[in-house]
Amino acid sequence: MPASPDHLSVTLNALADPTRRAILARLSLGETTVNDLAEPFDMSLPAVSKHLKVLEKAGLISRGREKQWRPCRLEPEPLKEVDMWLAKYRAMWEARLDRLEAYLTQLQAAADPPAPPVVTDKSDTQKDDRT
Amino acid sequence: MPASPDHLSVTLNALADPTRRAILARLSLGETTVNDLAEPFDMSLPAVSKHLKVLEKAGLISRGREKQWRPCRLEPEPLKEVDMWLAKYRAMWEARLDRLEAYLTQLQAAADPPAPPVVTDKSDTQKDDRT
DNA sequence: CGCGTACTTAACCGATAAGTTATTTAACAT
DNA sequence: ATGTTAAATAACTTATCGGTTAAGTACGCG
Repeated sequence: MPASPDHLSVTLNALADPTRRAILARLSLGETTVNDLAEPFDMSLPAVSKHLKVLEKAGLISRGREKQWRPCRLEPEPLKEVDMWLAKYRAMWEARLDRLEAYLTQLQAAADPPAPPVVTDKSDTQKDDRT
Repeated sequence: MPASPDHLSVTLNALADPTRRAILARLSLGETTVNDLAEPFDMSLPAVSKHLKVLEKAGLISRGREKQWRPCRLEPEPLKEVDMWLAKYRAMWEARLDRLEAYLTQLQAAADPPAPPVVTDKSDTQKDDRT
């Protein structure tokens, strides 16, 4: 027993493949069949079937039963989990962008000779965060 | 040549491992050394070094040089990419939650004929507004 | 210099992943 | 019954992953 990995890892792993993300993108337009999903890809049907199984195990899709077709449907729940994980870091890339913006503003000010010396407030652009 | 995979796949793959996510979480508290990063894990130093290389190739960390140490720093840019990809689906899970809420409300109303529906809103904890 | 510390690289190994072709199951149509 | 279409499963190949131990590199110091 390989000690079942956490759900988030399973989800991220499922998403870490362009084919599978393309499948999800296609499914975001609506339910469809396996053959229909497979059509745009340059690979065999069983290969697509395997990708679908990976997505299904991650809970990213579900499969119904209608006549001889097994329509796939997008299940966005796990994406929400990913988003919640990401949220913990969102402030960071935003902060970094803010710093970049401040830096650019400062450059702009420096390149503008007659203006008053806009105090280059370094305490606001350099936040060395060591606890 | 395995035809270099897209950056988003590389990033998601790097994130699809609990050890690597733990390393990022640690780095979100501040820069630190490899030995320090490795300390909490029950694996050899080279194993951690490999994980760091995966994270570095995804652009999720950068490494400096200070004396004999190679401090690692979190680089949140790629996380922003993930967020941007996720954004395309955000409306979906929110819509689905809305439907669930409506369904629950309806159940509540049906089960409770005379009283006003005392909505037990468990799903009101998300206030997510990025573009 | 030589030695220790910090870390990386090399070589290897078992497990898993991603693809293939061939076979099988399931549901319908004739 | 037989055949057809839709899809899954089996069996196999090859490559990558995640870990190991052992050796190598880079730096600081006495």
